[in-house]
This record gives sequence, C-alpha cells and structure tokens, in this order.
Amino acid sequence: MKWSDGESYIEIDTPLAFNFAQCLVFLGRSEQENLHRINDGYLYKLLKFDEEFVLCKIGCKPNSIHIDFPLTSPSKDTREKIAVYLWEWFDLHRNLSPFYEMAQKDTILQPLAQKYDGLRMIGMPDLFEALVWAVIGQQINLTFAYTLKRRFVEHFGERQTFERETYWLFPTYEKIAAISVDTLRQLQFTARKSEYIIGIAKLMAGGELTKESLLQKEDYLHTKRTLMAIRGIGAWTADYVMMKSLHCPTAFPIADVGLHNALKIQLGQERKPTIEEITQIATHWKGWQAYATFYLWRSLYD
DNA sequence: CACCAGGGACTAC
DNA sequence: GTAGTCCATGGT
Repeated sequence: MKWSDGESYIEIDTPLAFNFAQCLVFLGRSEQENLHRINDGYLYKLLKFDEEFVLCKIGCKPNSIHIDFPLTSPSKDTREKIAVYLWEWFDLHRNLSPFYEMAQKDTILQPLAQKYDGLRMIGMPDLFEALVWAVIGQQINLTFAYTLKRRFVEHFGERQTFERETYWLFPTYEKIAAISVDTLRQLQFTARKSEYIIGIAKLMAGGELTKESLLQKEDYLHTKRTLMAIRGIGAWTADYVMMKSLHCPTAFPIADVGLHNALKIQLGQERKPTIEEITQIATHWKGWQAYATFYLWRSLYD
C-alpha cells in the first residue's frame, strides 16, 4: 500500500479501476445509514483508535484518496491505522483486471462491469459490525434492517458531534457482551437475534473469535465451517461476513434473496432462478464470486 | 389481509 | 443429509 503522510492530512494512492463516485453511490444506498455521512462529494466517517476519536473527511483526487481531519489531528500511529482502515474499506489491494476480463465474457456481468466500472467491494473492516449487520439482515426486509441497525448504534455506540452533525461509532463487542436479551427485545429485535448477537459478542469479548484467527485459516471451507459452528451463523451469514470483512473473493452467499432478485431482473425472467441454475451460471465466476454478487447487489439500487 | 424479506435452529426421518 | 416447521416483525 502506498500512502503519503502530510501530518494534517493523508493521501492514499488508488489502484487502476477505482472510481470513488461509484463507491459513494453504494455507500449512499440507505437514508438511514448512521455510520457514515455523504455530503457534497465527501464521505465523513468517525473512527476511534486507542481512545482517540478521529473524524475523517474523505474525498478523491485523480489518483488518490485524500483524507482531512476536521475534528482533531490524529497521531502518526493513528494516521497509519486510518490508512489501513480505508485500504480495507475500499478493497484497494485487489487487482480487478482479472475480474473485468472474466466479466467481459459473461453475458450477465458484462453490462454491470461496464456500468459500474471502478466500483470496489465496500467492506466492513470491523468483524463484529459485519457479523451483527448480517444477523440483523436475516429474513427481514432491508428497510427494517436499517431501522434496527440505527437503533442498535444509537443505543450502544459512542458519538462525536461536529458542526451540529452527530457521527456514530459501531458499538463494541465488550459493551454488547454485557447487555441482556430483554434490552435488545425492547428495540424490536427478535429474541433469537438478540441471543445470536449477544452470544457472538461474548465469544469475541472472550477472545474465542477474532478476525486474525479467521484470516489464518487455510482455506475458504475451513473458515466457513468455523463461522458456521457459531450459533446464529448459517451458510448465508458466513459467506456474507467472509465477503465483507475477510475479503474472501470466493465467498458466495448463493441463497441470498437479493442475489436472486438481481439475477431475475438481469435475465429478464418472470421467476427467480433456482439454486441449481445459479450454481450453473456461477461456474463462469470462479475466483470472483464475491465481486459478481456485489455487482449484482449494486444493480438493485439503480 | 396475504405475502415477502440480503435465514437459521431445531426436529423428525 | 435433508425436508418440514417455527421464529417474529415491518414493509408493500
């Protein structure tokens, strides 16, 4: 990763096939999102490292991402962590050339790759955030899922205010490990989801589940099995988290309803494709299932 | 009012 | 292993 440190700002070199505006479209998909704000072409995100809050104002230049710090100037050590966070958030380490070459020969992906050229996998560097968001999203419509996430963040997350706007941090697993099922039930989480989320928080608080250990697993299936052994994490959630937080390119939530709807639309069919049909279609996507899924999700927001 | 929603656990066979 | 059932609640 290449980045330059200007002390009061940082700049991260962007790879080929990167389009900041495309990424902002995806990040702006919900009005209820409270973990970042988009205003006038800039992306605002609150982060915290070692008790140090940092508000980032993120914009783009021709070949780089430029980050200013409107609230306080972070230390050098923190500036490096911010660069790493952004690197992960926008999946900047990945060379997309093979994906676009593959997409060029795929009738479904070809128009999407052209239309959303430069869109990167928008990740979730925080493993706990990815897990909770996935559990929240199980079997409910996205609008309600965002409502639940907003309540969750605003009840248990820390905040900073800048120019009359409030910026939120996702709650920590330490905090959630200590709450009761009843507390989440009051926010209209189901009892089951409350148990899953608190259970996951306790595993992480106890050091039994870490992003580092998951990343150390040998292969896709081993990692997926490890995740699926946790109560509340099935095949869909495991793939979702591997895709968004572990940057696994072969993660493929094949049972995803959004994926089914996107394929139905792209294929111009009256019905959604079956799992067997999707398996067949996806044989072309080998090695890039996560990106294929992500671009299909993106197509739902036009 | 019916059906759906970015599923998963649990049970029975 | 897999098919059936329940979970629970808002959106459309």
